[in-house]
Amino acid sequence: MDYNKLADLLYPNVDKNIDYYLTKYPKRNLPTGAEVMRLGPSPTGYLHIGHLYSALISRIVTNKTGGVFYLRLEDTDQKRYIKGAGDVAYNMLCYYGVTPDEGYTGDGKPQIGDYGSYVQSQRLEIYNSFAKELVKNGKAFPCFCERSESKQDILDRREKELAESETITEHDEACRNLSIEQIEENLKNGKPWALKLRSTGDPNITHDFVDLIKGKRTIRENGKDIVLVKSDGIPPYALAHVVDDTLMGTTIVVRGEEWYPSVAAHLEIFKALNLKPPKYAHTPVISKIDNGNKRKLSKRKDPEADVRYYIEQGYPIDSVIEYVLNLLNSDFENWRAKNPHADISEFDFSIKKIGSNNPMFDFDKLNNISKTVISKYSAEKVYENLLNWAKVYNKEFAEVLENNKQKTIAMLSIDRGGDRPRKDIYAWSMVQELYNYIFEDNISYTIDDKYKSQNAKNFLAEYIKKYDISLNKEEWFAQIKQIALSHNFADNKDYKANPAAFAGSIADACNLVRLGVTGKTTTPDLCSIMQLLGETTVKARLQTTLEKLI
RNA sequence: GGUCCCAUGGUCAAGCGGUUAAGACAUCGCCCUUUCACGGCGGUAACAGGGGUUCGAUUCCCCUUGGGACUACCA
Repeated sequence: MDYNKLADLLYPNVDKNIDYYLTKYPKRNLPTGAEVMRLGPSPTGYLHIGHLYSALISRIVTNKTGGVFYLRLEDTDQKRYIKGAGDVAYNMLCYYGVTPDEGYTGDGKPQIGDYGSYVQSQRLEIYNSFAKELVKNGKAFPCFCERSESKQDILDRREKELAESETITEHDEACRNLSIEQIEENLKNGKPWALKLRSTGDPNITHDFVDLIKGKRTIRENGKDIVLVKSDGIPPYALAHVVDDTLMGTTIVVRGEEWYPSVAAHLEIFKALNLKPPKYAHTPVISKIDNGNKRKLSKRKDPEADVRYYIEQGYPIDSVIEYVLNLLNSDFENWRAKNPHADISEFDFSIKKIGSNNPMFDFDKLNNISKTVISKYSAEKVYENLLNWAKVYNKEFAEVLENNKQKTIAMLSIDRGGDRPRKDIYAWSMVQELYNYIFEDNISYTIDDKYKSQNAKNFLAEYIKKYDISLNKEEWFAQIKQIALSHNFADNKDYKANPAAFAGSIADACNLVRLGVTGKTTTPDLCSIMQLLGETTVKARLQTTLEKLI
């Protein structure tokens, strides 16, 4: 077979050879040890938390080594393409502070960098050149088989075949050995074709392979004639990956573990083109428990897979980044404990320390981290972040916040600052309900039966009469205590020793007041809240409570 | 079905042949605070099972079991 003739037959209009591109995009001039890394999302929806996860790895490593982190849009599947998804990807990366140095920048803005285009659908000419090279070398052949199944078709067929025969038939490659005359004939008849790899690999032969996360592995050679260019003329991931990462000078490819099984195929393409493959780091996949089973976080089913979810909920950027970092390198939290105020960039991150288990997304942990992050903010900073969030996601509340700026900051100042700040907020969306007693006039709550005693009534009635907003914290305590004691409430220790003998403890008395004033059983310092609310409001609310006690 | 990956408490996880098997989150209790928290102290809770190798296995090997991924002209 005359492969040159075949190449010209298949690609009559491709005149540039791959050397043209190899010299057009020369090696980057970077310091020794600098890594070039990339994120290549396909614009088929929102940016997945897994993308943030691998982008963060790339951003940290390239920062550390003085390298380059770029964003490439892998839009080779027109069927799944969603307009604007690429813009979301770029904007989200920037929002989370994982800003690319180079590549696609979204929203019609010009791309940055000398290795573009960074949008795969704009690189078809380049792919064709590499495809033609492969044909010339006898490494690829056109396939005229009609087979375009949907995902569901494939699953159905597999299930059916498995049920019948316990094996799945591998499709034979009838087109592999077509004569040039047959090919010419097919072409003349306008039959659609895809370009396939003429695999020379033998799955019985294994090679050593080093993955930056998994370590040294043995992998089998690829034996499949995988598709290099689809019948629509666009290459699927495999060829695009090989071509782009070569031309763009990627040194480390960070990608999800789901790619690991196709490493052999990718390596075979590199070899067929006589190109040097990059280093690979296959990351674990973030999972969750669903009906008792562990599974990958799903774009469709799980709202928390979308990085915008955290923004909508009002998690600060730092919280999410710290949580992901914690997932990445488990010693991050030890470092954070020792360096509570240090910048994240000072953490000694290591790709090797990434675990190989698929971690489960843990909201408890995220919330805890977030509470700590927010507890370090000043009241003004909390207010500012809260307001910015509310302006987008809760306009009504934003108005309330703006009209009550001083009051809100005063509220947020309670128990804030100092060495042991309160940790009660993990996301901005919870604030309105958490502190509703300062934002709303009418608060609803139910009173526990233990407060419904004559003693409690008498206590509250007297307290309403005597409450004085000018009392400082000590005096305030002293007053509650004194009144409570006179109505058969007891010192906490005495009460504990003999609960049956008393109407309740001092703590109970305080909590009754707390409930009446705030409608909550847990709040920041009550004395401060009451001062903030003002004597009229406090007394009115307690009066309502008193009436409810009957 | 085939190929591959993974396996320490409820969750995230240290550990790399000899440990009372760290730590964090969650949970429970106590202390502090004459309130709520914060904080401090402590408790419950783990090496999936079976074979090897070894003086000795959580650690190395094999099998089983369990979970996951891939097996598309999707990425």
